[in-house]
Amino acid sequence: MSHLGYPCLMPVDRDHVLRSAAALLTRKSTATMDEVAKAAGISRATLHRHFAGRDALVRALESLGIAECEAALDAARPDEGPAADAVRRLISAVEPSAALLAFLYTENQLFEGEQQHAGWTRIDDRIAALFRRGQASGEFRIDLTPAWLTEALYGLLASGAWAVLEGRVAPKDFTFMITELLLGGALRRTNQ
Amino acid sequence: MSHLGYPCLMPVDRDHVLRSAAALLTRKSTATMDEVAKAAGISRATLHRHFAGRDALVRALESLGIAECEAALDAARPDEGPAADAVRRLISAVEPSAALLAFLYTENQLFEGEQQHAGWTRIDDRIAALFRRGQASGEFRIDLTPAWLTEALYGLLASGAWAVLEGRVAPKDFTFMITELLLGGALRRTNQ
DNA sequence: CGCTGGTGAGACAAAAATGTCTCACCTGGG
DNA sequence: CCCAGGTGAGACATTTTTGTCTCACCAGCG
Repeated sequence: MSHLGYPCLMPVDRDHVLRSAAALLTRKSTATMDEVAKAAGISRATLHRHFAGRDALVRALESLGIAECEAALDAARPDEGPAADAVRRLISAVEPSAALLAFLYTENQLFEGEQQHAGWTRIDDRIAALFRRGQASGEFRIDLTPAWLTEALYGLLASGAWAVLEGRVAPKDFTFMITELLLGGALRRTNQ
Repeated sequence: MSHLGYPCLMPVDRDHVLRSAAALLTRKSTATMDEVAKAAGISRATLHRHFAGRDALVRALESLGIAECEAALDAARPDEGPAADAVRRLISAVEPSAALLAFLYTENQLFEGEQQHAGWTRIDDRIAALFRRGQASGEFRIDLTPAWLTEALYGLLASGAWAVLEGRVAPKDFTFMITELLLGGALRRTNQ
C-alpha cells in the first residue's frame, strides 16, 4: 500500500502494523502474536522481526500513542482562543488516533512497569490545564474537576472509536458526537 | 467474609470472586487464571472448581453483568417521570456494577461467539429507548442519537470506574460526575 | 469424636504461545 | 543479469498456561 522509495519488496509499513494491532487488541486484548500478524496482513516471522515480542509491540503502541497525543495537542493550540474551541480542535486532531488511544486507555496494565508513565502524565496535565483554563475563563462549569473531564474525554474517545468500528455511529459524526456530548451534554439547551 | 449458613469451611464467595476477577481483568486483560485466583484470594484449584476455564469465567462475568444491568434498569423505572431523572436513577443503580461493566464493555471479544449478544442488545434497546423518550419529550437534544448516548453512557461508566479505582476521583462523586457530564456537559449553563 | 464437604498446595501432562532458525522466493537496483 | 535486502512459510525447542489429579487439612455437625 505504501511504497515510498523503499529499496525492495514492500518493507512492512510499521505504522500500518501498529494500527492494525491496536484495532485488533482493542476488541480482543488476548489476541495472539499470530492473530496480530494476520490482522496486519503479514507473517508472524515478519512481525517478530519488527517487534521482539508482545511487550515490545505494546510499548511501541504506547510510544506511538503518546507521540500522536502530543502532536494533536500541539496542533490544537490549547492556549489560544476560547477553551471550548480548543477542545473541539483537540478532539478533531486526535480523531485519527482514536482506536489506538482506545486500546491504550483501556490497557492500564502498562502502568505496572512505571515506564512511559511520565509521558501520559504530561499529556494528562496538558489536557487538564485546558479544562482548567476554561473554568477560569468562566466557559466551563467548576463542579466537574479537570481530572474528571480529562478522564471523560478519554472514555468518550474510546466509545466513539468503538461505535464507529462497529458501525453504530457514522465515521463522519465522530468528532461532532464527542464534542457536543462532552461540552454540551444530552440535555436540551433552553437558551443560546 | 460471608458465612451465611454454609455447612463447612468458608465456601468460596462466587460473587466476590467474579468481582475481583472483573477488577483485575479490567486493568490487565491478559491476566492468568493464577493471577485471577490470587486476586480473589483463593487457590487456582478452587477457581478451577467453580469455573471450568477462562472462557467459562468470562461468560459468568458476562451473565452477571447482564443480570445486574437488567436489575438496575428495572430499579431505575426508566418509563417514569422526567427522562433526565430516570437517567440519574439508572446511573446511580448501576454504580455498584461499574467495574464489572467497564470490563465487559471493553472486551468486545465476546461478540465472537454471538452468544449472549441477545442479552446486551436488549439492554442497549432499553437504554436507547430511555434516551429516545427524553428526546420525544423535549428534554434531550435530538442531534445526538440514542445509540450514541447509550454508547457514551457505557464509556463514561467505564471512565468513572477506572478513575475511582485509581484514586483520581472520589468514590462518592462517581454518580454525580457521570450524571452531570452526560446530561449537562462541560459548558457552563448561562440560564436555569 | 469421627464424618463430611470444601479448600490449599503441589505434582503432572497436555495444550498453547513464544522465540529462533532455515530456506525459498520475490522485486528493485546496479 | 545477477545481487541484495526483505519477506512468507514452516520446522523446532522453549516457555507459559491450562486442565486434571492427588493428598493433607480444616471446620461444622451429628
